[in-house]
Amino acid sequence: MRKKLEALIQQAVVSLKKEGVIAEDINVNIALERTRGAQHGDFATNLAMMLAKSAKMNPRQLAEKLVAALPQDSAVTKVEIAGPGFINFFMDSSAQSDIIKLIHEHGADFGRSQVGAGKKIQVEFVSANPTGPLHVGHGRGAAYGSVIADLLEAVGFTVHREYYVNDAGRQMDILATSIWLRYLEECGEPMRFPDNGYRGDYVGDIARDIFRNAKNEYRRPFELVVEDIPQDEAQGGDKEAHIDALIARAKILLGTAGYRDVFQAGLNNILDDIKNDLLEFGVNYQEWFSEQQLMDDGSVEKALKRLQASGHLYEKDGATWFASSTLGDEKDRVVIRENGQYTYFASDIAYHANKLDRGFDQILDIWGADHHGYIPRVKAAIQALGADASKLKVLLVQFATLYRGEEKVQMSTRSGEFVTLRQLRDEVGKDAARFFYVMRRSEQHMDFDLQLATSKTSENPVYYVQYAHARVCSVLRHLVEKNLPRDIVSGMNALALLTEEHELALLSTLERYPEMLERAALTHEPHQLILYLRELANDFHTYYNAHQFLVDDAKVRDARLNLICAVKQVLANGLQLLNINTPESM
RNA sequence: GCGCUUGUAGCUCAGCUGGAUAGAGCAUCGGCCUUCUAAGCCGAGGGUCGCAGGUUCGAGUCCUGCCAAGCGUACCA
Repeated sequence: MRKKLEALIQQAVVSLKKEGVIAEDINVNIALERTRGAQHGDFATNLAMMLAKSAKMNPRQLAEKLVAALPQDSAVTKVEIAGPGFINFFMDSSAQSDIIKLIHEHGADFGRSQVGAGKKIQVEFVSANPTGPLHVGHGRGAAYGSVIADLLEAVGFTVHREYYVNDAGRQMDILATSIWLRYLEECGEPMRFPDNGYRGDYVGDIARDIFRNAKNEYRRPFELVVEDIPQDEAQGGDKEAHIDALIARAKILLGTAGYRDVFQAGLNNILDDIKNDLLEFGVNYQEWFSEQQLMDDGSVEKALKRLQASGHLYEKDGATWFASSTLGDEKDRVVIRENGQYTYFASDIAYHANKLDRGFDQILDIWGADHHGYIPRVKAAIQALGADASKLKVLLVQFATLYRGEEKVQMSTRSGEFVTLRQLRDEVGKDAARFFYVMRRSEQHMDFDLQLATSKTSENPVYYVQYAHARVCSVLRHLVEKNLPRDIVSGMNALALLTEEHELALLSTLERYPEMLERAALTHEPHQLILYLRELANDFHTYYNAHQFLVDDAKVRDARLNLICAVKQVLANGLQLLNINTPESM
């Protein structure tokens, strides 16, 4: 209906251009918006005000000319000029009720479109280091990313969901060493745990696992472990130097194979846990991409060679630098350290080179907002690799500040004091957790009150939407119980009987679904979908309270049933995109 | 210091490419269950849209300055 109206206005503009009222060369961008209140009709455009200046007319005069030039159409019942020069359109309600037929026809596909035209888009999200279980901060990125991906797919993009596994690097070594030390403890070795080690219970769990399978195979005397090792922080030394020395010692004492065993046990265990966690949270991936793989197959080296060849690398102070400052970054960045090791950024360059090589039309990275300073250098890398910086879009998800009632919850992965995603799911359930996370704009700082979210009973807004769906199902059950017949076709022929205010409001909300979906997807704003569903549910609940559906008049009854079934369908379609259940009863 | 993000009702947040009287939930107060589930509905109160300028027919929205909060500013990941 919107598109139809836009076309009509376009025709009016063209004819005014021919008459010379509007200059030929003016680019007319028709802004047609839905009105907020019924007194302004169904649609309104500010076109006359936009063009008034260039046409050298006052807006109301121009509006009159536009209206006069507008072709007749049966769907438009009235056109009004209002306020400073708005043109308001009143649409025929029988034309509006056609949306019910459309929804019935398309079913689960209603709202889906092809604006993405099959373009390949990669969405990388969560990508938390496999050094421990996911916590509630990762949950927001997981929910947000998976809904973005599903939305993009719904509007016609070919979506590749990916998790970048940081299975190389120092943090993983710290984890492996932490596990080994806990293992020594399990063996009965007297042991001092480093200040900078991973302290979570899961570290001990993995250590016990290893001990159960391998017994004392990896046991070494603790005196040898700490022999000539620099002092830890609590002992008056430097914790970083201490842990690095422990890592080096672990590699020596265990040998390459032994160290790899412990390392792999930790990685596999935690990665399996993360995969399982996300699966249960309704998050699916097409690919788990290993950083170590990039190291092993020479991709990092190759990527740096490409930068070298295009003249973006230089040596200074014994390190190799990427001249990112020539491409918009604040300063240049080290890619190979003085000690010959690649920086994290080096493998990230390789990773993005790999993404580019795979031929995605668009690359979407979803990061925690604390990484925002990283964007310019990655964009610089993209350009240095010969691609357009706009190929990459980075979406930031603000970290949620956790509260338990009034009290702020402090979190630190290292100390092991954090609320895990799994704990949250156990407490509030998948549906409420997903709904809560996606409800807010992602770049908005969010106060996440666990007490509120875990209160199963009341104000979880997800129930409100689900309840609307369940209520429709309940009405349909009653229909059967009362042995009332239902004739869908007859109902479709009687849609003109839907003239109540609440019914018209529902029709207009239903009609908005496809354009809302498109916008939510293209602007990467899943909260728009949530807002919409709450509105639709509200319209329905209001209608439910005001009118009986199972009335004696069969035609009215069938028409109303078709309407509420359309509501049920759209609620289901929306909830499905959010990967939230659609209960038939509550 | 510089950069990014944010500042809207008591609280948590919406506000579509600048548009008509700034909205919702929660909380508070007052109504509605012999009718298809009251996890619902109806109503009331509550706002200098951080502050000050500017742009224009028109600014919560755009520009500038200031204030405040969070994050970032590594040869860590």
